[in-house]
Amino acid sequence: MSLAYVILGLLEQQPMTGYDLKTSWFDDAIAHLWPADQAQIYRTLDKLEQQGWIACQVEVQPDRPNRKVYSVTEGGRMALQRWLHSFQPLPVIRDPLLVQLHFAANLPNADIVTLLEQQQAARREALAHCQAVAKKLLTAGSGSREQQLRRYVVEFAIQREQLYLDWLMQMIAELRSESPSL
Amino acid sequence: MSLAYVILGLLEQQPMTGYDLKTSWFDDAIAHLWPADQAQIYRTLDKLEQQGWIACQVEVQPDRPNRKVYSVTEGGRMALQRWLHSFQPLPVIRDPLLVQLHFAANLPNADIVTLLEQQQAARREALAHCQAVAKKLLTAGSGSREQQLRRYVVEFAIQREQLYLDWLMQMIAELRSESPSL
DNA sequence: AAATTATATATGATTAATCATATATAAGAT
DNA sequence: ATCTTATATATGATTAATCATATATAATTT
Repeated sequence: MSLAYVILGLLEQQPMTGYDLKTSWFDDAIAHLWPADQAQIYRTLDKLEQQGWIACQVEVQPDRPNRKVYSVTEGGRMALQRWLHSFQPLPVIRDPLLVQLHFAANLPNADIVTLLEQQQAARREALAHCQAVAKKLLTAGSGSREQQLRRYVVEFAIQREQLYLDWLMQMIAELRSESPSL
Repeated sequence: MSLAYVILGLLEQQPMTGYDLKTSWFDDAIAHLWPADQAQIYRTLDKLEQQGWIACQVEVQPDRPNRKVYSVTEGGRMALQRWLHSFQPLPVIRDPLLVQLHFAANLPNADIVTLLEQQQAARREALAHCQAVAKKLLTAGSGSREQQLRRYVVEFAIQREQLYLDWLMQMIAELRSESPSL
């Protein structure tokens, strides 16, 4: 489960609570890499603690629920290093739009174009999000190795969205140019 | 669940058994679109039958387990058409390699390059598979609308793999050109 | 005054996908 | 002679992810 390692990586930079992880990382700078739900974050923190890879220090708060600040243990650091050296299988991409197109032969072109334009809109948003993350990484300055690697990663995410958008545009043009009776 | 619609789409072309679906489609011409496990196929067939979207005709076989040949019902056909017109959310891509790179700052370049080369090998295989599917689509001839749409889809899958490979190559070159002490 | 947002953690339920294994037999390969 | 492959379906178990909801209070917005 890579989520566990994302969390280890984030906690290694700075000890944090589940709430912090969610609101300041998974909702934002990490969302393009590994989106995660609040429930899953807390459950993964539990598992990591049970494994001894993170430890928690409770900060008592009078009014609010206590903050459980987690930090990576020595065992956790080792586990993360091991994982960072291990081969990871290619993610499988299951894209419903591609399935729709594969079976779309008896839809009129106009209907297919509608589908494509809806995806286009969604993809533009996704691209914008990636670009926002990239921009933050650039303005954050410091050409550190860390930053550099992260830039490559976001840059790839941007290229991936761009490729999708290019392809959508081309298909739309193609379908529009065909006899509209189709 | 899109798998249900993939199955509807395949059965609409030709009534088939779960076994046929697996061996002649999901293992091959559909694998790049929506890989599916045998267990999941049979369970989805059960669900589709309960919903009344497919119906099964049992062909009794003396030696082997009986063949349950499924075909799409009128209700199923309508459900598929509805789905083919519905907006589908963008698939989320969770790519462990990108996570590794994001947190790889304290690995030596050589180690990162090793990771990248392993992915390169796996991606080359994935590309080869897509190309094989594309080739079959082309040699199958007949510039039918159906074929044309499927070609666009595989073509995109190929471009996606190609983009990944290009990016990997570039990163490898970049990391190799840096001071090897890193 | 009432509703929402922010802070913080937790659990129950469900879905989609994967892995393993079971049953049963015939044909083909080592 | 034994092992594997092909044909065919079925079920149990587990994982990863998502959705909903619960608790509790303060501050802010409408």
